[in-house]
Amino acid sequence: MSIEMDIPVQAADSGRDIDYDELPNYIGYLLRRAQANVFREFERSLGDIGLTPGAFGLLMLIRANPGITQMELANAFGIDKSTLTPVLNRLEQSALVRREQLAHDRRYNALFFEDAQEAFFDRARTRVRDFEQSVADRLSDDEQRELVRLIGKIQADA
Amino acid sequence: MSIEMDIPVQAADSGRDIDYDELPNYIGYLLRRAQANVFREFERSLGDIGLTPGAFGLLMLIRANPGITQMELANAFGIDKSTLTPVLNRLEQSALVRREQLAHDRRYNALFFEDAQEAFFDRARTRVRDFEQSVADRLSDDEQRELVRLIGKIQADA
DNA sequence: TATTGTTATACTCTATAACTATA
DNA sequence: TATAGTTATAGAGTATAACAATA
Repeated sequence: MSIEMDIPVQAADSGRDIDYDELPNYIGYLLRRAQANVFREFERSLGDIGLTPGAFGLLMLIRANPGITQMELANAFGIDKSTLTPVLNRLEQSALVRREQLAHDRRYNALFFEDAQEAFFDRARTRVRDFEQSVADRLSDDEQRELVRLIGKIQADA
Repeated sequence: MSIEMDIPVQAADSGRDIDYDELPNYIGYLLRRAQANVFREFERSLGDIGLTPGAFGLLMLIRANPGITQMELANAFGIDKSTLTPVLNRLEQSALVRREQLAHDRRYNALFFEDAQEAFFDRARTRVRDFEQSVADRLSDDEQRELVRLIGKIQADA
């Protein structure tokens, strides 16, 4: 089982033939390379909107779930609550999101997407969709569904 | 198109139904989640050998390509030369790898796996293989091949 | 006591730019 | 001038542990 490796970017290769040993068969290695490449592309084509892939995803979740708390959001996104705090600080500073302490239990922050940013969000989402489309276009519809299914299947159950 | 999300680990969910909007359709999001999960599992089951997934991969490449230079290795692994330096420092401190300045062009470091560590490497590789197998076992052989093919296909050409 | 969220801290991974040495 | 490798620096992303506020 062998795959085509993508071409390095740093410098012209001197032409040495690299022996990749078992590495190309390792799922972890494949995922790291694929994720790094896709994120690099995302930043190259969307860097000017000022949102990282993670920040955009969080923003989308907050917008789709008005009043979601920080713990709920962290759990839904698969990160620790302490990882979430600084990202929310940035989103709040950019006036994209606001925190509202719940009156009936003031331990909780309810999170809201700022309606005034709807136009901005819409532009950003269009750009993200275009980007995703450009990636998805490398696969047929069937292949896209299959990839999503297979990636879902390798996730550990716990 | 919908997928099963994996269960959050942090705390029992209060049961709120999260609206994931378009997120589960985004390849970038899927790859991040999958990679984070697989790496977490790697560290949980292999943390005691003292090698991160990246460090193990580099070690495997050095061992398979005795005398490879740092630029060649960085290119082959898809990282910058400046990212490579500290990892090599750690591998050298652990006596797993040594640098040898080339006599005929002293700008280059040739990298060598330390033969004395063959037993250690063998144990580590067995553990990694077992781990990879446990992940791969979630898919049939056909599915494994298909996943590798599809991930390869979505990599940008440059 | 238990939970939410913040803070302090640390570590990995990543890169760019400036630097050293070598050619 | 150009290249290999190191260093300085920065930033994202991640986590654990301790903490304050609240319940």
